[in-house]
Amino acid sequence: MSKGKVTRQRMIDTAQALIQRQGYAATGLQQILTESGTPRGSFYFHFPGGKEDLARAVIHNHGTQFAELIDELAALHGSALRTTQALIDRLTVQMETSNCTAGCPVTHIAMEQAGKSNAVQAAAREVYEAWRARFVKMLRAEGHEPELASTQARTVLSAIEGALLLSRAYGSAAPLEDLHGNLPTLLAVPKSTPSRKKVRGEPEVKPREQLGLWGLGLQA
Amino acid sequence: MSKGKVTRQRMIDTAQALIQRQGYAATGLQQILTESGTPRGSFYFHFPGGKEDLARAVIHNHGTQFAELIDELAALHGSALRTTQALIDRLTVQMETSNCTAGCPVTHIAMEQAGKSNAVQAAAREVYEAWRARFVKMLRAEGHEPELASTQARTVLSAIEGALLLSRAYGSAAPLEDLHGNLPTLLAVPKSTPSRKKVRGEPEVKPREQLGLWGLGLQA
DNA sequence: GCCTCGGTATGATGACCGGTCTAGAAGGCG
DNA sequence: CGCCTTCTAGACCGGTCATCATACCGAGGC
Repeated sequence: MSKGKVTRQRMIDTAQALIQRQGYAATGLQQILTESGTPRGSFYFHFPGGKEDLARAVIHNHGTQFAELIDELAALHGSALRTTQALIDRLTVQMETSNCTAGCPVTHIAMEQAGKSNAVQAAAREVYEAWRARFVKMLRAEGHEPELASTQARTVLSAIEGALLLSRAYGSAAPLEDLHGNLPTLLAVPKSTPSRKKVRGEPEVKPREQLGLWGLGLQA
Repeated sequence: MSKGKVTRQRMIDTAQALIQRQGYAATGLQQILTESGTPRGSFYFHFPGGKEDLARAVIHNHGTQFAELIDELAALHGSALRTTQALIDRLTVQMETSNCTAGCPVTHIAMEQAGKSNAVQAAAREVYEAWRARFVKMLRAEGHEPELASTQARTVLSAIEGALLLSRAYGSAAPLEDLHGNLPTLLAVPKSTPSRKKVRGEPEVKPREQLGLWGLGLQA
């Protein structure tokens, strides 16, 4: 890795940790530069598009890390239920050791930038889809119908992100613990498939070709 | 209502709508004042503690509105499942008509202020607990064990908040739709109670006496 | 030695931020 | 009318923000 790559990665890592803990807008460039020991000129050299470029890099960086964590746990535990519970355990430990500040940096950025930056939004969406694809893969391997696996996976992802948010607001990991306990029912195969008709056309977000980078072609 | 109360409420309503759409930090005082037609001197008269006082007022305002909506839907639909699905339908419509920007103002504030303002965090926690209490009440009326109802309610709340977040990031209400479809299983009574042992002491957040304001004493 | 390129370094800038302060207006009451 | 209370009004402030421009440095190649 070249010297520049090291500097660039250090900025990304620093920014990610700060955003995870305190949110995007509250993480100013000066703090990132100070804590990563990087001069301002280097920042704009590596991120010519400014803070938005950094945000996208953080989304990509954490997206990869989290996807790898899911893969790792899946290889260890096999079933979707066990894997997801192990994942939530990891997040719970992280939440508690961070004094209930460590949320999901992707979600923090996405929430604060929604409607403001199409590029950031697209990056976050891509990451969420890559994560969801992993849940779908596990559920499908267990015989869940494609449609069911697809909606369950995204519901699990919603629940995890929501629980992280609530844990931060509560100052307690209880929401994550509650989710852990309710996973068996959430991931159960219902007696009948969800009966709700699609009331409106669902502009399902199509994965772009670049999704290959994350692996796992996904059927929406 | 006195003239001042009218002005104050207008500021709260304006702030709430802006925060709902664009987040807390991105909603500056100047914009609130301009859009509500209020002079700066009036702002600090009504909110002597500044922006933080306004944030708490918004949390309280929206907390009440949403609790009333849940009550209304519960009176109409009766069951926890039907009520929650109707609630999600409402949120889905709102999400779509707002071009996928209308999230939950309480969550936006809580997320951006976590670790920064104890007062704001406490206000958000209180609102979440008041909302959760309503789900618990319905589930208990349907025979769910107290412990199960408690965790399910908070998981539902996590899932809803998470789905709102993801819908904003995706630019699509699909996460809300997916959650709607998965609610029957999520709210089902499992064959056996969640088997997870409490690994760590749970510093369960106790509702304060003031919770009476929201009604529904809650057993944690 | 010179040139090029990747990378570093620093100061300046305009916009925006939340907060403070002082003056004044409006309404009610005696 | 005067007094008091509630409320409005707007100018000003210091600080922070992300960005930009310019200069410089070091290494490698010719």
